[in-house]
Amino acid sequence: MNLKIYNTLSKEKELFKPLDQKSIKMYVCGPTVYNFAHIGNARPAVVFDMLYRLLKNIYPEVIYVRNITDVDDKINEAARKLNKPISFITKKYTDIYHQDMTSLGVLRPNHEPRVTDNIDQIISMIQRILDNKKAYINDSHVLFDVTSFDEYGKLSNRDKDEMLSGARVEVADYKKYAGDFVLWKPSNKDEPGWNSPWGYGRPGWHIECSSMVETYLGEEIDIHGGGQDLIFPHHENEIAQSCSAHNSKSYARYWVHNGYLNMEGEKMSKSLGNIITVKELLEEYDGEVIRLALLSTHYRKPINFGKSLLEQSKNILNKLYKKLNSESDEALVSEDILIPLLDDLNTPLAISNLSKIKCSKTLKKSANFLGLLNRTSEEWFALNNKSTMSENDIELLIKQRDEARKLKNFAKADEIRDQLDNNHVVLEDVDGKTIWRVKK
RNA sequence: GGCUGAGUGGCAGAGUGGUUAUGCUGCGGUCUGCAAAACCGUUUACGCCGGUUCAAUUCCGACCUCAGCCUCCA
Repeated sequence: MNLKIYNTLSKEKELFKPLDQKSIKMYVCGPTVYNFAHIGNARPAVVFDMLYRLLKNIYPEVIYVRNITDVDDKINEAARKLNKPISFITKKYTDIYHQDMTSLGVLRPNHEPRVTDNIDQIISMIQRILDNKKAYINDSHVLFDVTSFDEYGKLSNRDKDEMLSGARVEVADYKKYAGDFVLWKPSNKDEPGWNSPWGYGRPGWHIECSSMVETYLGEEIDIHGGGQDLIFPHHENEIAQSCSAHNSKSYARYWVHNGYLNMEGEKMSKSLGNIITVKELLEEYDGEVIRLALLSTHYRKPINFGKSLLEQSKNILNKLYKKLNSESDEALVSEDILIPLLDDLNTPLAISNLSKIKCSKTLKKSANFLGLLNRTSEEWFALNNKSTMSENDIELLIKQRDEARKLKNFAKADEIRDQLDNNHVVLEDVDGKTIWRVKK
């Protein structure tokens, strides 16, 4: 099986050739845990979960690392407001993140390193960059010297000088060159920090990913993923740091980036007040509905998220669940699912092909591969039971209706149907028997 | 201003140099006491303008619109 994947580095769809056929190394930028995950945070998690599942299906081993950023100025601010240590914030939101992702059918990566557990490795890497004369110390900061790295701008297709002409932000005076970025910055006594050769301080934004890739995967990896917004500066800087620390040319062979998520056609932002958290969505929609919604657009395209997409996704799942009648998992994933996925993760095509599958077993197995149809049909339709009636009451009314029907008292029968319908119970008369289902 | 990406029928969304995507919704039909489910049907779409071509939604060029990035946002 050949996987083709779009590589941001070459701007082309490429045949995926692993460094080692036996063990694939993938790293994805994870969350900064200072708040509830919003639906935009969920997109990369779901997209790369899909890639992880696919790779696991092809290769004997996949080592998937997704970091947790638990040192950050936004975390500091949140902790300060509550007058609690940062660990209070980060622990809480890490747990919530895990719960949310589990609800979306996202598998846990093999490693989820935290920045605070890897400070020594980060300091070591910064020291090596300094030793290689690719960084400098100024005003208690350690800064990466962008002019020392010829390849800078290759990933994001930017020219160093052009970038600066468009810069809108004032350049900090401790920078030799406006494009230089911080590897280590000083902390005040009341701020979180660690002792280092350059004084009490904390890591800059980009270095933690470089360090964790090195620690958990090695100097060169197969796939590095994240949102398109990370291409610049985050991933560009990661490449510069890692290659400078290792004196190497290659860091990640395939750069994979997911597109943006808009809410009802608008950018999701605090100022517009249209940020929706995963937790809020889960109160109204099942995790599978949200997962299907996220996978219904190709991962590189912008996704227009909103109520109509969710409702449509729910309808699709309802129809698919109605087709499920087998409990057995003894089937293979359909080629109609695998082939689109192998072509740059074409999940929309794979999803629409689900409806072509006639065999219930194959449908279940194939949908499970996409992280969908994880329940039985009965479980699915019993979920979110909005009915206030007990099963006994429902059965009793059905019995009364059947008697009325036998007597051709259809007015009475329809009255009972309406009564049940008002309580979200739908009746179906099949083969002389009446079955009921909760309306979804 | 620079860079990147996107623009397909009511909606979502594949794909293709000439032949049906598919799904969801709506509508019509078969079925049904009525429904539901299931099945069948549903006027045919590719931002605009040129060019290449026997033929372009698909290739090339310009343009328009939208979104994003341009130093710490997935």
